[in-house]
Amino acid sequence: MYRTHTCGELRIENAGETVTLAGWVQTVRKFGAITFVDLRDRYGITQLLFGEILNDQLEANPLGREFVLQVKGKVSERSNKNKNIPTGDIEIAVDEFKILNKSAVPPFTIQDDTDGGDDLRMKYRYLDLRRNAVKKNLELRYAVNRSARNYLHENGFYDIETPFLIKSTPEGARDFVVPSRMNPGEFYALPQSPQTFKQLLMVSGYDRYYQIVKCFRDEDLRADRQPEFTQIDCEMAFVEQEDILNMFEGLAKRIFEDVKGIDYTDAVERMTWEDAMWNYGNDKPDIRFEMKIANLKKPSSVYVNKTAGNALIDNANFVVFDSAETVVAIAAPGCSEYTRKQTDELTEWVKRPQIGMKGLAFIKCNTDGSYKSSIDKFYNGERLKAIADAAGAKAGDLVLILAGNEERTRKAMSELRLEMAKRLGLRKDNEFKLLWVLDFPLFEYDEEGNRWVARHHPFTSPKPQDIEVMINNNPAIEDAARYLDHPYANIKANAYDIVLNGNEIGGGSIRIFQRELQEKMFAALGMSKEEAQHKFGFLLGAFEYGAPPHGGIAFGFDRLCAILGGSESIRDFIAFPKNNSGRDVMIDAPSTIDDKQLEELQIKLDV
RNA sequence: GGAUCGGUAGUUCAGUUGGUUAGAAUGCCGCCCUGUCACGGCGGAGGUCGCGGGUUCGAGUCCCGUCCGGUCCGCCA
Repeated sequence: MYRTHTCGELRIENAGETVTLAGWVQTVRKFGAITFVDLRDRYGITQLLFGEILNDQLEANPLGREFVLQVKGKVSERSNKNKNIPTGDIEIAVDEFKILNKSAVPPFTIQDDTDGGDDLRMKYRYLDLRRNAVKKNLELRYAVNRSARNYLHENGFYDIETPFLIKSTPEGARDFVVPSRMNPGEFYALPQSPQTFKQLLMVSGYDRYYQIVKCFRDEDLRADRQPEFTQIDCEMAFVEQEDILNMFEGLAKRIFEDVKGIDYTDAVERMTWEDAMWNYGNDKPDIRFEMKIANLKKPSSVYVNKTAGNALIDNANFVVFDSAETVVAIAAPGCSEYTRKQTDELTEWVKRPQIGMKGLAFIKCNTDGSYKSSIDKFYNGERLKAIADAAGAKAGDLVLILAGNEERTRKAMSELRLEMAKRLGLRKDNEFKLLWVLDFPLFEYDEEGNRWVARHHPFTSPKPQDIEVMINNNPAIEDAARYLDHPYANIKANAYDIVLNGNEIGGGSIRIFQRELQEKMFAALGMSKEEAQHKFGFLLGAFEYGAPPHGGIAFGFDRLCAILGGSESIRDFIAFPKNNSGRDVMIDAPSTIDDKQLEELQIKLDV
């Protein structure tokens, strides 16, 4: 037995006991005849005291950082207690010690505030994982995992594994591909998600399924994207949207309760996709704060149901606003005192290439009731007031106005809204607000191919009232410029996204479960009958044998953990993540393979 | 595929219009220290300034190319 206790559990009550500990040397503090050593393991840190008697032995076998040490000694009350750590009242008066393994000097310090950069810590990930900060994240991840499993188990879900070596279907994201030695010239693909398998499980009658499962997508990465990532993947049969929403906001609430100790009793807000885009310029709005976007001009045909704003800026001979497709505003609370320098800085911010605006207009709503604006050459006080009122500005607020083409301007305003909220401290880490976004468009127009593509995926059902529209209309787009007039442009999907603090943490849909509708969908996406049969014949076949109505959802597990942990980066919550170029810099993967391996696979390289 | 920022000691960084021997902190090594816990004191070692080329009397610094890394756009059903 290497140890009787861990380095985190001994307390003053244990004083007098003889114990054996094993762990890593955190620090060595020498004081001539005595030496203090902090011994660390997963559970904590315990101070060791090496007295005069062991001095010679210690001189002969000096300890370094990260040495693996086993000690036997007596738990003693400290004369100087350390209030900062749970074991701070005691220390181990060491009688015997044994160096179980030496350590090279680590390339960075194993401390909460390490001196190592990201790159180096990735290369020595096994050392970085020793650090408290990273360990806490993995603990949180496990807590979320357990909470989800408990909830789903209690609600009758089965965890059923699905295969990783499946078939490539070039719809959607690029597949990772695995050559088959036994079937030369043929390839498996790694799943982008277990989508079709979970639907087949529904056909098989396993009406509540879940899996915490790896998914693979061979696309370019970002800080919050990994080529392999984890989903909480769920599917239910005999359900409607309402059933899914209830079940899985329950899951989210349970996770808040178990992991953060938050009793999330409020009803989860719901919003249509159109309202989200209209009011927030974004399909995953952060609703922890208001600052809704006000429209100052006649809405485009995308927002058929919206009217607001027409006359607010018209007839002023202001060419920037007159020539713009869209003019939108938000009110930044309490910012009317912004200096020239601050407003200039915001202008520069929106002019960055990532935002891409030409400029920024503003109206200061002074506390004395007057208005001061960068556009008061064109608009008198009364009109400025009308614009400010439309943006919901109060005295003391600053109205920010962007103008330009519809899509870009709304997107830019959405970014500006988030940026202002960040600057004003309105995006609090410890506040959590869930939101369902509903009624997405089923199709998106693809300019390149002049055709429809599925916004969610090709298995998503239209809203019941739109099924007729889909079946009775020809998907072909005659006039590319007027694609918005095509009946398909207005078909709504029976789909839903769950949004947490401005991040999409999950999404799903009610699925198509009838062969005819599924075939119509494949056809709408430009797939021939033969192609559909070749790629998805198994699913179409399954739908002929009594497929039940079903639907599901998948949560982005890594991102959910990151948000709950108050971090921007999902890498911090993955034990062995990959870098921006999809490389594992620790094991140096991907890498070339032997000629012999290539030969066996009958693959010739051309690089 | 594109844009942009970076690469200097083990590590994190500084380095002036191009001009002596490239600095700091931390880590590391040695000596001293019986109550530290970010211990302290004294001393020391440690550099192909990512790589290749160019301009120049002279390049860490300017130019071109290239490699690596970060961030973003495209992409991510």
